[in-house]
Amino acid sequence: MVRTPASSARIKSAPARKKKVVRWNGAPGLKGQRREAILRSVGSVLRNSRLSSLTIQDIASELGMTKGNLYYYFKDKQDILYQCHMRCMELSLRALQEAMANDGAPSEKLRILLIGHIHGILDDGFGSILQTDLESFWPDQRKRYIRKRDDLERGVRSLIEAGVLLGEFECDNVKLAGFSILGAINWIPKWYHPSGPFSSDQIAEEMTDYFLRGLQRHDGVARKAPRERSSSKNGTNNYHRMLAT
Amino acid sequence: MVRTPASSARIKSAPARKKKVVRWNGAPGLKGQRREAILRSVGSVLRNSRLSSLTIQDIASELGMTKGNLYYYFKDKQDILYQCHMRCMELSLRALQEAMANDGAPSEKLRILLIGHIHGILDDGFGSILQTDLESFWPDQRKRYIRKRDDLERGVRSLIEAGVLLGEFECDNVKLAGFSILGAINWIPKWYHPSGPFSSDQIAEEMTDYFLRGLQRHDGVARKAPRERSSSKNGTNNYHRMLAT
DNA sequence: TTTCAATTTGAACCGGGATTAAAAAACTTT
DNA sequence: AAAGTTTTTTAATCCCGGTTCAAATTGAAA
Repeated sequence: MVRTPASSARIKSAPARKKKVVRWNGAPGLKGQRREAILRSVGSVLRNSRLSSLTIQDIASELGMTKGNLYYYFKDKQDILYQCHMRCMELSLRALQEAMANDGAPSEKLRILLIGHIHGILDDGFGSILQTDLESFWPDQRKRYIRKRDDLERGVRSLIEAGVLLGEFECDNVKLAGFSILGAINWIPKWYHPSGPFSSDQIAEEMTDYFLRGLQRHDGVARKAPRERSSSKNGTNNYHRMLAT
Repeated sequence: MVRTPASSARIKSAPARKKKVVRWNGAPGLKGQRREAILRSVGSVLRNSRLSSLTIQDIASELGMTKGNLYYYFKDKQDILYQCHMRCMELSLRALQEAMANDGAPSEKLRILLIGHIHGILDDGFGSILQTDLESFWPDQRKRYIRKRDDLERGVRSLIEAGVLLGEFECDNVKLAGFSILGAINWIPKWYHPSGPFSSDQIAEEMTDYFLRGLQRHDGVARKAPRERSSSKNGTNNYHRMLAT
């Protein structure tokens, strides 16, 4: 685990809470805020040092706190990982809602969903968490997570199907297409690095373009314009290294 | 780790080798064969019990041998994982060679490559190994592996580029398209199960179809018939129209 | 049968990392 | 300032899983 001396945002000690404030034992409130901060920092640790060998110690020292102190905020390690998974998934589900709210063609909705999904994964640093297994989750944790994940998958598939029904898309196997798209996205954190050649914007836009292109019906009818990119942040012509092999 | 009582092929003890036989300290030979058998069994363990928490003990008991005995054949655990990675990658590189040997259009070559790649990952059980990190590798192991992996990635990209130059493909960002395709494939072992609804054949064929469809030029010109498999490796005669970009 | 090398066993070793619990510190309230 | 609660530290503890090693076993050759 790479020690990043400057990156740690060293959280101030949480003052003892005021009494009298109505609060269920949950998210907001001082302790809850602290929890969120810790989770964010896990994202941060994962960001600039990819790996599955993430130790409690790493998280603690990123925050300038002690190993044991983490156990005041979380039951155990898998709880932390689980929360990260959920945060990440909720970002994606928000993108799904946003997509569904839009009144455009299925392709437009799907575009919104996928771009939001990718940004959620890359920009909040929780992306790398996707590599970890669900094995270690408690049954009800896994169940809760799976449910949300299935919502997302179903959302993608239903948009593809809608496009097929409207004649906008053409797709032999909706389920496999969905797996392809989501798998490709889940894999991004394996190679993405913030200081790498691709911005998360570019990745989101261009990969989504590719995914959608594979769905468009290919009889030449009703093809949409190549669609205007927002700010021409396309990475210049990338014809570096083209060995004909 | 799921104990699979019947699945273990319990290897016979390797008899002491005959002397006088010329042999470098490497692959074939009795010890070498034993090594291969062990690696195959790792694949088998991974197959019917997905996870990253693969222990030496698991591997040993799958083979009906002892923990310690494994260290007679391999230096350490990461060596075993490394070898699995290499076996898996070599299958894919074989698909690359096969693809390059074929004299068809880039799309046909790419199809051969991707289908072979997917089969290599799913059918030999090494696929799940892809989820593990390369972190734990020794530097030269990592270097050797990365080199091969880069060969594969370059192979994919060069085929896409060739298709673009020949006017068969159209692709905004070759590198991101390549990442999309390979990422989607690497992710398959996360959801694939041999007894699931999809055969590896079906996955290979239909996902590859989808990947290629996203690359076909979409101006309605020179579109190929919905694709006839195998024979008719046309495409060798359209050398006009070299779109730049 | 004896001998020697190859193989296997089984127990012990060992370190690292998660987890816990008790005490200390910090902060609030009265 | 005293009391009480929340937060943090510190120092064990615990346990798992990789690794080592000497001894036992096996098999081949002489």
